[in-house]
Amino acid sequence: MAKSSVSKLVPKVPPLPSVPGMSRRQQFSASTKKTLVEVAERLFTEHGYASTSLDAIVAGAEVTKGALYHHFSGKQALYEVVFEKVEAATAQSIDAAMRETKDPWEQARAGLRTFLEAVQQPTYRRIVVQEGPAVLGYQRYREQEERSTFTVVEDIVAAVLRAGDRSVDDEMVATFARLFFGAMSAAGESVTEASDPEDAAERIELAVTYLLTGVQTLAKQGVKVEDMR
Amino acid sequence: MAKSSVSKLVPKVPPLPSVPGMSRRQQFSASTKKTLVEVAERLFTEHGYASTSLDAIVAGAEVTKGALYHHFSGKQALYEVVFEKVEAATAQSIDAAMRETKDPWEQARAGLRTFLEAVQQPTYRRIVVQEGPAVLGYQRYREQEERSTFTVVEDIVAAVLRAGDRSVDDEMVATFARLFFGAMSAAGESVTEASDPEDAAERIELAVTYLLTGVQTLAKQGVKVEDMR
DNA sequence: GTATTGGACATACTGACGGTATGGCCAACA
DNA sequence: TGTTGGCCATACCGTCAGTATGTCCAATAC
Repeated sequence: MAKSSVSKLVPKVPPLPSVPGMSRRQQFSASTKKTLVEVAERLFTEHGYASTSLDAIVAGAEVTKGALYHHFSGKQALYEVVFEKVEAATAQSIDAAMRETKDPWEQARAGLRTFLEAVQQPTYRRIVVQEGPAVLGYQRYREQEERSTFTVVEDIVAAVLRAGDRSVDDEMVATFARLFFGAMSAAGESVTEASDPEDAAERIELAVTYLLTGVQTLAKQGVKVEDMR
Repeated sequence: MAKSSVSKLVPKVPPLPSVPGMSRRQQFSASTKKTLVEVAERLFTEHGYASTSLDAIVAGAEVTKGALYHHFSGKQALYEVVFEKVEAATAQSIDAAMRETKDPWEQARAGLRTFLEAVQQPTYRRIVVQEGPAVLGYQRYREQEERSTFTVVEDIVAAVLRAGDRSVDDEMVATFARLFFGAMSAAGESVTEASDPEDAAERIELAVTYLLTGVQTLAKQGVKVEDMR
């Protein structure tokens, strides 16, 4: 025994796109950390948090637990990094889709449509929607959400709402945003699980459009949210 | 050692409300099973699924793991029983609240209000909303949901929708129900986590009423869901 | 009344896994 | 050239879900 790691010094990717401002040593370190996150993202998505062992992750990344615990404080911390990465990517894609048009209503439609697509991605579904609250705890889940995807949704909702009723305050916007965000998350699950996903997605859009049209109609009639009291 | 359980035969509750049609032996068995479920419900709610050990549960129920594994096939199976119990109780309370009035719109308001209250209960939040999807897996989670709470919500949504537009089919009703269900779940979390829960709950009701009023207005104008295409 | 059976547990153990302690190696800097 | 500290490997520990096995006694049979 004790001769397992013979060729330890042979780098897996000899060239390594030499990032300026970083020493070779730092680049190798960053590489293993990145690999760890990528492997973890894949395994967490495929098998879930509880059924993914750290041994499997480090094996996939071709390192040992020593490396993992050097970069992360534990399993949950690693999950959190993966979570942030997935969330950030989703938020960015929504943001990009919205920038393609100027009209607020078109932006809203584009944003919601992209969100509906994103929420169907296996990675986002599993890591953020399905297991996020349980693994991170609802507190941290909310904090993370608030820094990315939710904020984007909130902006959309704010634009739509205030287009018809300028009197709604931030709290009320946040409330509507919460409702929509929850509805969209559930919708994503629903679509993915449906026997005919495309058809399901179409129905969701139809339903959302109907609700939005209702809001629009009220706005045209000058009905404010506060009038509901 | 080996003299720990001396007074094993002394029943904890000597009388035991003697259920007819059950032998004493069966009654004791049912009692331990019930206790196990109750203790599990409490601990799962307080500490979550992962942080609740079977040892803690059996200790709380004053039995051993042998008893637990005699009645349940494992930790997850026990969780599922607890899950069903909580869901059933919630569905029943909503149902009861709705039966107090005849008017469809009033029924809807009563049902939604009760659901909003239920979704704030620590037990329902933790066991069903927060950890349910992760522990049971989304498939089983949906199956359970569909047999109780979701069905009730679906009935409410169906009544409201069809009051204005009789042409909507069952699939469309289910779609709207999914959206509402997701929105209400998120709302519950939001309310519970808010610094001023009562104020938050009021805002939620305001927002929902606004959306419903929009739907109502469209209905009055004869606008169908299908017109959105 | 006695024998037999099986349901309802208790006890002891195993394997897997998250986390920790310790040490080695070499790039970077002095 | 020596030294240091970042980066990582190895070995080990505690906890916990799940299993194997045995015990006891109520219920049924005879």
